[in-house]
Amino acid sequence: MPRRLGRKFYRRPATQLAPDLLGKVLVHRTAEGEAAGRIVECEAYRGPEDRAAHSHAGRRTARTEAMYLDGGHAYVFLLYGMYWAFNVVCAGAGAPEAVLVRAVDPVRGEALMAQRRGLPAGRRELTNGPGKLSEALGITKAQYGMDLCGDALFLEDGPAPPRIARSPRINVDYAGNHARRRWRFYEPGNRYVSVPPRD
DNA sequence: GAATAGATTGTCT
DNA sequence: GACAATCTATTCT
Repeated sequence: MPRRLGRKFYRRPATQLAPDLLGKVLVHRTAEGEAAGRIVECEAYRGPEDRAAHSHAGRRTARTEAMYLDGGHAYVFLLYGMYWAFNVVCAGAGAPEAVLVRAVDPVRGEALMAQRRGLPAGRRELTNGPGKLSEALGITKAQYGMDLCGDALFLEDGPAPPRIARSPRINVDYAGNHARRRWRFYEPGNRYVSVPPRD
């Protein structure tokens, strides 16, 4: 049985945790069954000094509150009015850092994912983007602030990728200098990575 | 394969 | 009232 990751794993800065999340398996158990996928792409969002982060300048509102939780919680937010994005909150309580999971590679429950997405199994489009993987795994606002050290939503240890690549983050051009920081990490060559390697 | 437009709503100015 | 850490269908080549 793979090891379930504990609190300590998450209590690190986002830029340090993000590359380590690659290869780990995100598991969501619901009444419908279990769905799980290996993380192959993610992005680090740092605290107050990161212009691209929702917690920029220490902003603390009902929406961003979960970013201030202790490491190992879920930060879920609505994107473009219709998609949910899942983040792993990291660092310690009061430090608003998180890692956005951008793509996973299905390992268990692919049939359930396909059903939720309304697509045939085996398609890249099942989980190759933040909104897509959230839908496939059944993640919505109901999982907002959920403890990742619980029994419903958690991470398992998994095989580390052979190689890790990094690039600037996606769609944060508004963030000035910080838009250029290479805080996106991915497994090169994996077919579920949302934007093919360039950089 | 690449480029484009349209969908749709919570949150903040 | 503007805009967002996006996705899909459509229209090209």
